[in-house]
Amino acid sequence: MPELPEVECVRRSLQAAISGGFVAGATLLRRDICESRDAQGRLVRTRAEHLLSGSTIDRVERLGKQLALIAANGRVLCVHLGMTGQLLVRRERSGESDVPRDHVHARWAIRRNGGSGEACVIFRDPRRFGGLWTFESLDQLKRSRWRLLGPDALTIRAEELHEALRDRTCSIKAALLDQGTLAGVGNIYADEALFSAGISPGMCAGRIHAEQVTTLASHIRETLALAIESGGSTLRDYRDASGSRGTFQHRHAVYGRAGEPCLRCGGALRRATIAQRTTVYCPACQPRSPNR
DNA sequence: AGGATAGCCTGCGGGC
DNA sequence: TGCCCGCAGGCTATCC
Repeated sequence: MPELPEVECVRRSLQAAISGGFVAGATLLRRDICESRDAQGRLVRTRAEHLLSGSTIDRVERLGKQLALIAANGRVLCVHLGMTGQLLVRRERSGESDVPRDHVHARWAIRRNGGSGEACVIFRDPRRFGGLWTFESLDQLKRSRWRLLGPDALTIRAEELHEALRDRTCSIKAALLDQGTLAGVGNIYADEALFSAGISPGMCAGRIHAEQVTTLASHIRETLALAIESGGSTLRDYRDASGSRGTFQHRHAVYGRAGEPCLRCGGALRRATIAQRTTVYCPACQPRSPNR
């Protein structure tokens, strides 16, 4: 469920907590959630230094729903949270009872300020749709894994979206969920942005008029930015690195509101399955053929 | 080649 | 109360 806004909130809270920190140790508790490659791209057994042990954390970057922890020595750890993944930071020897102990797959000890404050970062993911990928450099990540992603949805420009949708024969909802088209949008924000833009989720992606694509691009950016401001959407599992919940779920116009009145016209919101995903929309405000 | 589909995995809520 | 089933969904592999 973490989509772009939630991942961005994790990025910010994680960066604030660990940038400049020295990774004193790293432990992988489940080997099958992590993939490591050498400089030639060959699969190798993950060692502690792949997980940045012995490195200093420089910064945390994001593309779409994926994070990259970047070390000062150039090494990179890519983290995907999948459906239920969490990166949680807690201070050592503080009451840590609020941090679940089950489904923890990796753990890091971080020292900041010359050893005065030690923090613990954990990666937990009950459903294990997420994972870790290690790289020798940011360039290697960008040339391999991130090459498969489209432009980041938070800053998507109208021309980029138009280019990505041109000639596509699938529905606009399917296209928005395709990370190779646009990186960062999942089921929640696809429905929210399409409602906001007044576009039917079942519309053929390649047949949307240019000015509607422009409208959609701006509504995608706006919806995601608003969600980030609200700390993301917490339906059940999502927390940022400091353990905080988001509040954007209270502002969903359509997601999870099937059968309830449309906030714009008052008609009943409809539920359908589009692109194998539960989709909620307003048939009146999101007409199949645009009113004009 | 692009689009549709199955499967991965766990937790929870509804129904009986 | 307890069990079972369906559903949630990002992404990859596989098929069409």
